Amino acid sequence: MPVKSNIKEKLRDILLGCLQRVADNNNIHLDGIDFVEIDRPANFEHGDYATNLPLRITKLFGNNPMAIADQIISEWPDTDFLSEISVAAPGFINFKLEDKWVQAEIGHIIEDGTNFGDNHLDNLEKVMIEFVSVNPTGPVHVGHARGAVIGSSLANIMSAAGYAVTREYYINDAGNQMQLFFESVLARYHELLGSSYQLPEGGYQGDYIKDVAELLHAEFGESLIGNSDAINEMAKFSTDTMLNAISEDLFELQVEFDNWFSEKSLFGSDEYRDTIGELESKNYLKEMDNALWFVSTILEEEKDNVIVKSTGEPTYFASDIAYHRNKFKTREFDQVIDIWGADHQGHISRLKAAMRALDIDDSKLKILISQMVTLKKGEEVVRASKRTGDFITVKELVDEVGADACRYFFLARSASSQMEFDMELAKKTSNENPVFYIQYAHARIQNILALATENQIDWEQADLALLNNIHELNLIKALLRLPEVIHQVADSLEPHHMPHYALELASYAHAFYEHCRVISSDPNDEAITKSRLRLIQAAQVVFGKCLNLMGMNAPDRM
RNA sequence: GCCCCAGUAACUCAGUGGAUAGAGUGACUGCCUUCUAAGCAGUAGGUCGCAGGUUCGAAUCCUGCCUGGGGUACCA
Repeated sequence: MPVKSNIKEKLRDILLGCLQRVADNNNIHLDGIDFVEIDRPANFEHGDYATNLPLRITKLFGNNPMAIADQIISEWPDTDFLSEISVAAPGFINFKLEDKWVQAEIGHIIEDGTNFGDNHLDNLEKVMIEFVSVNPTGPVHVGHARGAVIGSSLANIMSAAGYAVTREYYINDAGNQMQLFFESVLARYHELLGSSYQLPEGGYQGDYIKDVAELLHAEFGESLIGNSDAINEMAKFSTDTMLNAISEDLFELQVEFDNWFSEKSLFGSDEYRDTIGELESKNYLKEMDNALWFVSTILEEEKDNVIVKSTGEPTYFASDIAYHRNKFKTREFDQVIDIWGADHQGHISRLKAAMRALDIDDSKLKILISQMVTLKKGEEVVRASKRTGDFITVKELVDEVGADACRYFFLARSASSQMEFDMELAKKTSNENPVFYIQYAHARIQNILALATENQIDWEQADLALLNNIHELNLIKALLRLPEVIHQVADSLEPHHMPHYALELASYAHAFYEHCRVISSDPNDEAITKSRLRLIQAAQVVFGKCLNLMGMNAPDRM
């Protein structure tokens, strides 16, 4: 089993123990001790890790922070991984890692291999991450790409963090947008055959509708004209065609799913009926103006919401309640993460209210909003609208910019910030992109390892204590942070920390490369050569893992 | 009107209660006879939107305001 070294966790455990002993000595009762934070100081002179704990408990202890800090470190047990524990004004405790311990960790990284950095939780939690879930009425466009990248990387990272993750795509294959889509396809189909058919009001106009119509013609010939019996087959064919296209485009972006869940299936089974029944029996429903309403105002919502329209059709909200009830009650997920576009933001609060109505703990439903992407081509802002057919698809974006750069850019920004994506800039400066900086570090390492193998150097046994200059130690310490970053991302649901970490790691790797010659022709350097090969083998493990978690390639040469 | 998100270097963005606010790009200076210069080393660049407040300490929390985006459907 991996779990060798989450340094922060180690420090936190020891710190909590010391804190408890100090509290006992002073007859102080500790209740909430969830405020123990271990940070990495900005200034390296303050050590490798630090805590502000003494500053935060002055009131509880009725003492000044420096005195508390002294008491805490006087309780510190013997540890092999620290070389120095010191108190600094106004009340920080700073920790320096022991070089010998740091050097020896290289062996653990190599031993763990692709499992390095994985966390293992005591209880295996079932987590569903639902993302993209674009209506199968058109291709995936740029706005969706951001959620797709965030969702897929978060899934990878949470999986590494020890959760049992299911990646799901919710297919909105019911409702009137689908009807509009079918009508639009039929209109193009008739047009193709020289027959007349009215394109419906607000119908879809993109060229891809014509493509579907042509495929429809290839499949069904002219048999659909005036044949209303064939509408179901036609609908299924059109939907499947779109879903295949969506799936293929997402695959190009390195986005895949474990499960595709059909909205329609909620109506085929009893899920929808049971959901309405449960809301009914708990008195959350009322009839008004021939429609059925969810009385969310009981749950402190601003307004009530229609569940079943006066036409008798369920609203999107209705099936979404049934869908989320299915996630929690039928499939028993411990945690459900939905990744939505900013235009669905207003839906959060009422869906959570619906969960409470069904006696589901709504804190287990986490909704991440991926903010708007403004797509630019130079100075020109590209508006995306499916209905007018004027949009940049994911496919176009990936073809132009490349999946790796695309993923990196979407991933590096926090989901809650709106962002600009300038395609011309991304293309033009692609050689200077951070993504290449990271991949280049990996490629350089691979190149040295390949050369060492070619030269038949055996670096299995090496004296790691030789790795004692600043560049070597910085690099190893950076490698050892991967488990912390994985933990941080899974905990905060903020995958953007991963690319930032990767960039910092690459910076240490390049500095090492520049200052530390690995393969030397001087026979006197044999020992350090082996040690450094050992180091970069560990680095290769971490770069590979990191890029893999982000869904990016780790090229051997560039 | 109300709700959500954002405003940090010339540009794109990190940092969300701690120590001297960071990175990439762009600008400027150096560095290739040795494992890839898609690199390294350095310089310049800041009223953290504005104004109050909270405390030992605020870019970070609270209040108000300004600016930009999104939402506020018997659309999804």
